[in-house]
Amino acid sequence: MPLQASDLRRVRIFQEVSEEDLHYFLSRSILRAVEEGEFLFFQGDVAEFCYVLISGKVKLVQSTPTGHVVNLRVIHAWQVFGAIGAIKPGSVYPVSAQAILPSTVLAIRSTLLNEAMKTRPFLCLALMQQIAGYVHEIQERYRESVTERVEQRIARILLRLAQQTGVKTGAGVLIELPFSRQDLAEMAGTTLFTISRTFSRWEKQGLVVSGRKQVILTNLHGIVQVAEGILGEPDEEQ
Amino acid sequence: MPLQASDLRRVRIFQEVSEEDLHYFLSRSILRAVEEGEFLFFQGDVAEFCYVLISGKVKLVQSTPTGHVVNLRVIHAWQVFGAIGAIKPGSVYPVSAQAILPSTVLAIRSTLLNEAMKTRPFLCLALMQQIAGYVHEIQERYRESVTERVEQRIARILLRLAQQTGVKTGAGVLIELPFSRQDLAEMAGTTLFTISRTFSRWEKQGLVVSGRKQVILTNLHGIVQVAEGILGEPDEEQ
DNA sequence: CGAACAATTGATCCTCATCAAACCTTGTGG
DNA sequence: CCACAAGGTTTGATGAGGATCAATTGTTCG
Repeated sequence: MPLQASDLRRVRIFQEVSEEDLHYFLSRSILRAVEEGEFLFFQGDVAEFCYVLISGKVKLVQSTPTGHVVNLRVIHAWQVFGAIGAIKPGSVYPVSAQAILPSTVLAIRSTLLNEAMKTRPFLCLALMQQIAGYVHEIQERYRESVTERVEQRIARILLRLAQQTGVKTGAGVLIELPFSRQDLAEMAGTTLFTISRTFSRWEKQGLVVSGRKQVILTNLHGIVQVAEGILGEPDEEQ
Repeated sequence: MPLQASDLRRVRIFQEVSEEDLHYFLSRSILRAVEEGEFLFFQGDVAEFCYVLISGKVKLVQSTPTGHVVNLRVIHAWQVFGAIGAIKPGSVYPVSAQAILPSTVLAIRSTLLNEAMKTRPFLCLALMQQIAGYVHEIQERYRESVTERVEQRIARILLRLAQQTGVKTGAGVLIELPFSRQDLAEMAGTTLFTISRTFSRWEKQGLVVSGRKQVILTNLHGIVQVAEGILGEPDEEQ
């Protein structure tokens, strides 16, 4: 089915926009399908477009010269990403965007949004609020990466994912994104080996059931305790 | 001397504001002096004011329940900080602000700025650009904290400081802020011991001259190489 | 069924935090 | 002017947490 203007109401920054503006944006934007693994843009590219994710999942990553990859954010449906060009025309994306599922996106020309914001303060404020929320999250993650041990950070990542896309099942909260150990490692700032080991341990403790590319949190409260550092090192067990 | 409206032109987000707006802001704001070590606000406080630093230096830090302190940012004169309340009325500061020198600040009521932005898109856009720049920096630091070793991160911190407040002298670039080893450790996400050790090593290698609460970068190029990971571990030297 | 990929597990090593102790400044009061 | 205190700094010894590498074991798909 084609994308309706009314669908765009699900996008937070478009909630207060006029009906005709909505049509305006929609008529001038490009609906684009991307395959799993495909990149929408690379860090360093000029930010000609900003995007609304319509369906699927996208991750924002940074990669270093040495080959390390850091996952900064996972984008869910109806979220905006890559808006840096709309904020400051001519700037470049600070991250790369890669689809982790077959996805569709609405590509809005940055200049279009930028112009629109110049005469629609509420649009501008709405985007700023989004960014502020993101600042908050990345600050937290920075602090965690510096002060907390890996185990805690993994727990926090799981909790965030559960909150964002968790599905309650009989056995617990299921995180059903296609996240390999590698993906999780990139989110927590560790290696897939450590993720694997940690999951093995947690599985013995009855905190999670981990399968291929999915995880079920069977004891949410326990995970929270790990995240808080209360359930630290299980010196002796069994 | 009293603060002139024209002085506020040095604040980036006020560059394009009308003269009368400037007077409006100034007349309704409070000029406040704080001593070294004094806090302007704590994380978790309701963000009733946002601030412009007029003179001195302020640091933004987060502290954890376990007592770890993370330094997120150092504020220099004419920079805005604590603007979260202007973006979203009623929200709380995500960080604490502490003066690291005797300072004076202009406290602007958040609601005042928020209202102003609703009718002055350029003001809104200017603030958003500031925030975007900050997002960029914190993302970089996050990536660094996850992928790079301490030595590199310390080098990067020094380079940032040099760029922000470095003074060229005969011997090299002087960073003259009153930064103890503890402060630097909080910025780089390490301990004062490691900072001390690193400086000792660098001093032997002729990269820096470190004194009490100050550093001179005598070989900027060398520091850059360390930051890039090129000048890694000097296995054998001499 | 085999190929390709994901996950596990073990052995090893290295970086860095931690704790303890000594050392060096700067300022204060006799 | 010296003595002493207080805070910043250095250095050493030690250990723990994870990264790294290699080898093995599932799992999915053509």
